[in-house]
Amino acid sequence: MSGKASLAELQLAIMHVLWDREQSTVNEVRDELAPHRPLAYTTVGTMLAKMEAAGYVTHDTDGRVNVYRPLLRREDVSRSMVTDLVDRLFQGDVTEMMCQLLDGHDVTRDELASLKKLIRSKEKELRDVE
Amino acid sequence: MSGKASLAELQLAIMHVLWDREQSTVNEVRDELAPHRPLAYTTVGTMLAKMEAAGYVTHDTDGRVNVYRPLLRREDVSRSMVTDLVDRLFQGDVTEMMCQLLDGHDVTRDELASLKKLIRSKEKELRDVE
DNA sequence: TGACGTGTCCTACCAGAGTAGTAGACTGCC
DNA sequence: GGCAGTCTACTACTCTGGTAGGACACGTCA
Repeated sequence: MSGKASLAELQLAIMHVLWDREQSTVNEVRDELAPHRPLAYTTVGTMLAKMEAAGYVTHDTDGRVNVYRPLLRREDVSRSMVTDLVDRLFQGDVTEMMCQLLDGHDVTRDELASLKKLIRSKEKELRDVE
Repeated sequence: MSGKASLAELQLAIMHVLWDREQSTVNEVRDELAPHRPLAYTTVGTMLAKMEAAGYVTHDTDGRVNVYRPLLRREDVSRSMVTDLVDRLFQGDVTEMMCQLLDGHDVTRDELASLKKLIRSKEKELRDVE
């Protein structure tokens, strides 16, 4: 049911690693994070354990190392976090959010083009439904 | 720049009250929040004090009551929080975010129309610049 | 066979958000 | 003059996220 899956900073970064690699050991996660965010091995391990307790990930044991897998789906987390922000910032008004997105950033011509395409296909979808 | 103004849940709700009313006493904020979120008077007062310490709001004293005013601008907070989420969720890819918004919500025909208008004006803007 | 490296687990600690109780100052009314 | 109500200031506590140290287990290799 969409779930109130609002992940914090580091948790989200870890999930990204897991989503990209499908599964990872603590060390793999740590290495992946290291360039932007050097962390102690134990920090990553602890976080992963907390995330497992929260039901975000699970693990199997391969020999004596833990191999973690994501339990949440990328799209679900994205959707719920985006929805959450739209609600909190714009009382659920998606158009307002779009305005903010377009006004607050340098959007290229190409991006605008692909957005138009997106909207057109969305319109088509709406038409087909009825 | 842009400031790392990422406000938490309650803080944002309080800012909304302050933005809407321009300025408010503790009691006014509390009353405004009450329907969705009944809180003790002292809770709101404490939060406002913390937010003042963080530089989000300021206050004047009217007689013996504190009248709080927002120091952050609504648009700045929106922009920085939206940017933040786009970065964290989609590595800064605004188009990806748009997809998520359009796919994850029921968008009406009218909304699509106003979005198209928005995009057109944005294109015009781009053209005018060069 | 014992030192070393690598891994997990447990524990601890700090910061910030959120929540609220209590104390003390002040106002106003009977 | 004293009591009730209102307001601020201070204090405290709980949760969660983030960070990491230390103890302990185990495989390996000189």
